[in-house]
Amino acid sequence: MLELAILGLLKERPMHGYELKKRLSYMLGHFWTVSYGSLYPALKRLEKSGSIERAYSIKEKTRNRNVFRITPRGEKAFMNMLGEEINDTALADTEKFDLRMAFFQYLEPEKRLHLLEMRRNYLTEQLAKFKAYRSVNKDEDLYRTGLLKHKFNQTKSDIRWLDRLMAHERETIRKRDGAAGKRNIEVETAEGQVSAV
Amino acid sequence: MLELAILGLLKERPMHGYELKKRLSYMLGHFWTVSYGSLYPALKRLEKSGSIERAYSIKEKTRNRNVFRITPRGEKAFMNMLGEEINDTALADTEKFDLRMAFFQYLEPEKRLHLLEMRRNYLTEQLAKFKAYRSVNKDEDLYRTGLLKHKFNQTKSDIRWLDRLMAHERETIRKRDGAAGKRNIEVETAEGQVSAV
DNA sequence: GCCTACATGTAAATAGTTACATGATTGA
DNA sequence: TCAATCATGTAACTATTTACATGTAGGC
Repeated sequence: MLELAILGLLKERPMHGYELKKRLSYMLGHFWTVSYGSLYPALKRLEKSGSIERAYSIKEKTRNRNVFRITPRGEKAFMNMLGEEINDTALADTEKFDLRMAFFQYLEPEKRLHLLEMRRNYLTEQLAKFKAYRSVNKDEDLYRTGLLKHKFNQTKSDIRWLDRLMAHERETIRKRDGAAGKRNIEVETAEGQVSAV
Repeated sequence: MLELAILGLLKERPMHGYELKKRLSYMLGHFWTVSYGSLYPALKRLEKSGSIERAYSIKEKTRNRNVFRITPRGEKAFMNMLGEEINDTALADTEKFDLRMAFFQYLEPEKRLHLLEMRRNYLTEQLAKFKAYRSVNKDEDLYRTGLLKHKFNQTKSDIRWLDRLMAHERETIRKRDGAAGKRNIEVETAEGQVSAV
């Protein structure tokens, strides 16, 4: 989880540990934070595995910084983690899923759509379970009931949001394929039989 | 966290591990789940520390169950954990806070109000930080922006919900004190000077 | 008779946090 | 000059999951 976040941020530009921590807090802090005690060892691990490397190039090292940049190996590792076939835990864990979403720009529309659908299904199942539980168990304490109701509504809001995102992905795919089809026809008209791109 | 949940559930009635796990999943599963690998060792710890004890009384043990009940010592431990002076992590960690709320019935209105206020302040601060960040950093990726916006709105919805709960607690306190005041006056009229309850 | 759900547990791994330790740089 | 923030790191601890291991009871 942490390594995915680090690689994703270093993909944008080289940074040192302290800067990474700040950016993680500001950017993702609304759903996830890290401590130095976990950040620095992670950087060490990533360097050891060759996913990142030191980059002092830009007259750095005046201040006692260790600036890191992502390597081609790291780019691959990042894409693997990001596109990885998703399991139950990754779907159930909101923070994990959100972190993935924070780097959605790096995935193809199909992959994004697939992940969004999986998450939507998971949340819908949760709602169904909740409803089933509620219909059996009516005598629950008021605070607990209120809490679950609030969670229930937030989950419904999550699903509506996912629906909007999914519609957007479908539109992206439709447009792209429409344009490709059109291009093909034009090419065909001009040069005869040409296989699709 | 887990121990608080176990004690809170056993306060209602004795249960065995398997049953606890099911109830935890159904009741709190929408924001928190546990595995057996963490549940059973926790039960062992709680038994060892004298917070829970085996209760085979009701012709159990036909099936291979270990039914536990909470002890007076456990009740105390539970109340300590629940009412404990809250630190930053407990405020920031939504799951932790939600778990506390699931057992709000066992706290006095003042304590509930205090916890709700602390949480409200924390969330409000988060929103302010987010706004500050947004105003500086405009060039962010679309998916990330969308994600943070959604989180932002959910946090606002959380705050509105907390406000409703706080109003309810204030009303509870007002009613109670009003009634107490009235009672005192009546007592005074009938029997002369009597100190407040 | 066999499959599903019931029921308990352990060992190893995972993914962190907390507390500590140290020192440099900058601005008021 | 002194406080705040920048900057890096380690050791010990915490809380948990995953994978494994084992066996029982009830229903079809």
